[in-house]
Amino acid sequence: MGHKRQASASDTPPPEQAYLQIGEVADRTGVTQRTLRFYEEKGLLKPPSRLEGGFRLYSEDDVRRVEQIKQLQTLLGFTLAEIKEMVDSHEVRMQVKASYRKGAEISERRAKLLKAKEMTLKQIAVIDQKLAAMHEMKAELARKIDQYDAWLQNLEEQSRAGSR
Amino acid sequence: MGHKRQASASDTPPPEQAYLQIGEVADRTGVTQRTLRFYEEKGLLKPPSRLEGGFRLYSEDDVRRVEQIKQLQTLLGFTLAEIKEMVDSHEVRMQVKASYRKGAEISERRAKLLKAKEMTLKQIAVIDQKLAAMHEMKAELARKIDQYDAWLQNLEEQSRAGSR
DNA sequence: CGTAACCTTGACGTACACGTAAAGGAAGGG
DNA sequence: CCCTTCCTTTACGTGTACGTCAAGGTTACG
Repeated sequence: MGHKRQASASDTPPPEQAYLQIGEVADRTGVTQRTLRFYEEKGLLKPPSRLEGGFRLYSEDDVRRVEQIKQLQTLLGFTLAEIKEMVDSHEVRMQVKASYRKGAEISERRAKLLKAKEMTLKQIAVIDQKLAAMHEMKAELARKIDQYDAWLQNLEEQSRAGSR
Repeated sequence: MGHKRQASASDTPPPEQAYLQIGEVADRTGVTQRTLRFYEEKGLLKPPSRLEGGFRLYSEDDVRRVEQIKQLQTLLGFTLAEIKEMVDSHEVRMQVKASYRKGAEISERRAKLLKAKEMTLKQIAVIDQKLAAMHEMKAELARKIDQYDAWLQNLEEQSRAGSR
């Protein structure tokens, strides 16, 4: 049996920046390895670092990104293309952070930040819309439940009348 | 120009149970005619009544159904197969109503009603789950906004310091 | 009765989001 | 060193939800 994860068991435990191979990430996020490679292909995940053998090494940040992508998909119903847009504007954020003390022009950074903020505000607006619609739906369903209960009540009375 | 909708203009206005042709339904619901036929094929819409020529005649109930289907799709992310399940249990409701004074056994009607109620409760549970997740997401996005604002603030100060 | 607008049933095509082999290289235990 | 497990890329397949013709019938106005 070839254990390999948890690298070298009790050999190099101390710093070990908690890098994860694709299988681990798949297990932890619930998506398949194929999906992770697919997201990378589509530009939703930045190409991760690699082991010499060519094995992908993911960070905890990557894991969070995958989870965020799933949320945007299943909760808000965005397509991967739309999610890529958002992810890209998030990337901008990181770039801004990276070039923090570099010579990059301030106005450019400001513009990128403003765009990122705008995207986020849009997402919030979408959420608010969905929240409102879902509350309405819930109310309708609740009315339906009441209706069912009334009918069930009706049946009860009928059966009592029948057995009397 | 061949107007045809609004049947016979000012010829037969009074009772006319407001039956709609497929084009009207498409316009009012925002889905295409193809989609309506597709839903019918898939059992999401009951085969509507027909004009002698074979033209489909939809009721207002059908329109409401289409709208409900779209909601379940886009808001809650159900597949058409899942929606069919729900729709079927809704059909049960109508059957129950129809067989109200017919000889159908009471216990059977009760069972169907209970199943319909159960399905509706499940849908409510799904909504509650989604609502919670979406509130969390919104909170995260709000934190992101704060972060962006802080950075923007920072840039302001930097530029003021630079011009001083 | 022509003709324009609307409809009918096929049947094939498409975009999205992956699934599923196939063939082979790399890592580590025994 | 071998064998198992995990990974790699390449490539074709699949399910969902429709879109898009094509060929032709129906309805109503002029």
